[in-house]
Amino acid sequence: MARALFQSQSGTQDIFPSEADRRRRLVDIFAEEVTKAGYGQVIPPMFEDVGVFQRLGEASDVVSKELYSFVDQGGRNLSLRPEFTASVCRMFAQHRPLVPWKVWYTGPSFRQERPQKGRYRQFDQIGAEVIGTDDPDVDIELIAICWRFYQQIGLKNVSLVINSLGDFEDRARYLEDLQSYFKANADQLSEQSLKTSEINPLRVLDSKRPADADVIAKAPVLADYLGEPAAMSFERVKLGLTTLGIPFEVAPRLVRGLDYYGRTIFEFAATSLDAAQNAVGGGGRYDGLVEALGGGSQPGVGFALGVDRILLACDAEGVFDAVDSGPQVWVVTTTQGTEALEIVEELQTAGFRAGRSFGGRSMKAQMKAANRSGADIAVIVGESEAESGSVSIRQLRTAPPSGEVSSPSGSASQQTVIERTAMVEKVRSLLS
RNA sequence: GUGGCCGUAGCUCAGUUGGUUAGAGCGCCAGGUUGUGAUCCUGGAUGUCGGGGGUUCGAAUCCCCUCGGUCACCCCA
Repeated sequence: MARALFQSQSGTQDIFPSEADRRRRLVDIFAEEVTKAGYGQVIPPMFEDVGVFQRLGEASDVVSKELYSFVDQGGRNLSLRPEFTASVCRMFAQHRPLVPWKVWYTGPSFRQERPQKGRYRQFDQIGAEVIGTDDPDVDIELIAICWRFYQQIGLKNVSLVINSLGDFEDRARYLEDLQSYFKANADQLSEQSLKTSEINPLRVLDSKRPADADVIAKAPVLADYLGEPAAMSFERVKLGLTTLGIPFEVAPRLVRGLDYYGRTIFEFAATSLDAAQNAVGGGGRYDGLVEALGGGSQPGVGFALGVDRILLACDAEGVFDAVDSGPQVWVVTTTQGTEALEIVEELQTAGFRAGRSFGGRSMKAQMKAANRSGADIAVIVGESEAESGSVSIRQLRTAPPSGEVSSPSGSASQQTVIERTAMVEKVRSLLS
């Protein structure tokens, strides 16, 4: 056998039919939820001017080292999107739709980092954004959509944590104190965190290094710096979640990777997955991003859920299994005529999933294929059926009686000969 | 991006201190049944041992590089 000349690129996946079906169902369920909530789908391009994504914050790893950038033949500096939010905001700034603009999306995003299970260089996300209102009820609505979606697919072990990053001025005051705190305790910080503290002190807070744990635990808390508007907004979010019966935990040290967030942020973790890659969704408010892209002063809020990780979590919980979408009927013919073409067409037109073999294989080989296909019924046309205008209908789900002799008589309990014109009705009744 | 572990047939894996032509189970194909799927029996095809280079009389086995996977970190979905 020949050897494959190429293989898929690191961190990309080849997805086969049953898994692809499952993904499509997942997206369908999500689409249903967001549509009920009045969100319209948008399909932005997969690449943008690199500047669109640089607005996410030069200090974030997503921008500084994980961007898939390239120069096209026209000399344009482009990047594959690392997420959708920036593209959606660019889209808003360019077209200025009426606010509040409520949209959802699905598709692949790209990040150049070392792959491992649940973390890929090309990965699928589903998400939603609302641009044009700072009403915290929208934050609640978005979280509720996520929550309902997880429930719809049967995921149980999902925990929600929330925090408020405050408004820009709040955060500026906090960052100043935090930075000087880290500076004062530099000797107790890991080298890496010390470096991070100079670029973006917020992110030191979610360092997983044990060495940092103590310093982080005693660090000033953002909640103490919230101004009146941010604090009220956050209170409203907590009230709303409680009202809707959505369990949550306030995590004072929760921060998010991208620099644009402010006020409410939230994260969903699948507790049945290993901690390193257990984030199955997250989002929050970004009140400066649209403006940074020239869209005017418009607040925004949104979330993204990771399709790959949600499916991994489903596997861990044994929920949302792949469903069988194989053929219901298999057509077997040994004539050299056009019966297979006609019968398959007739069955498919009548709404059945119908398959057949190709290549003029023996009846035995075709019956094996029928069995393997998972079909419930085989429709058989040999010479005698072809001459008499009939078909043999054979039920496949039961084992054939031992010693059954091949015979066109149809005497066996699970095989009968009927007029071809009665085939569709017979198949329908057998399948119901 | 940094570090650890791993890579033998379509799949799961065996292969002794380097030693003839690299194996098993499952799966696949064909026949036993020239018109019939489970099971059973018989036979068959797989592979540059991830790729490249080196050491050696001789490499799946040892060394280097590289590609891919996986785990941890960084970070995130």
